[in-house]
Amino acid sequence: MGPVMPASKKPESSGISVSSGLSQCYRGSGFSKALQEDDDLDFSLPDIRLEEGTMEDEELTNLNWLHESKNLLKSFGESVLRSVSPVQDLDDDTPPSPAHSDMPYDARQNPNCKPHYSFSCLIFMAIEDSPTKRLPVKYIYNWILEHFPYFANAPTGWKNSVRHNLSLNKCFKKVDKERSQVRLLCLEPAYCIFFSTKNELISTTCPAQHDF
DNA sequence: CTACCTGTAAACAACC
DNA sequence: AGGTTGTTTACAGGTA
Repeated sequence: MGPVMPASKKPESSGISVSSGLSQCYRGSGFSKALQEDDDLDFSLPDIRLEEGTMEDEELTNLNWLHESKNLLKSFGESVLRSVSPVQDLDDDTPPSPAHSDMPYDARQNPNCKPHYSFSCLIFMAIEDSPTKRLPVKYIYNWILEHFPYFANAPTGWKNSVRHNLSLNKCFKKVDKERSQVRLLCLEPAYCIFFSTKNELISTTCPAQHDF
């Protein structure tokens, strides 16, 4: 897959729209095309722009674009999950998005078809889809397996890729065992999603828990 | 062509 | 001892 942060690299992009983030997130799946073609889809949110100069942290692992909307899945992800979930209601006659007509993917019909989402997107969706906005690694595995049966029969290397992404991408923050135990009622470290702004770690999903 | 992102593999350490 | 998790490095391929 190609670069995913072209907008942030452009000197004229002092702010980044949500749609740009989404288009980057789902570039490979054709969502960017959908966003461009489907005028009925409006994912733009007001006042979600980064201050000029906040993109200083342009590391290879910078995935700030994933978090320009704090409720990414709420605003659009539910339809995304519904479109890819094997547990999708069979009676759901919602017309497929243009993205699907362009690059169809149905986890139920094509369980052996590799999803066109990057591992970063898969991890992000898994964590965002959890009630506590954080998940232990094994639950991230399970979420991916549940929603993308392809990985059930895929070589085990995909788990390595998941762990690789969790370690490499700074926006995935590991919560230590004690805290995850207290707050998540689980006995293992969990990951939540962070993005950095001016060297500050800010949780977009659990603002009351900045003290990790 | 270059820079960058992504996927994959592998090695290694720590832990259970 | 073996499996899992976490980190790091390296490389190939694709895209702007």
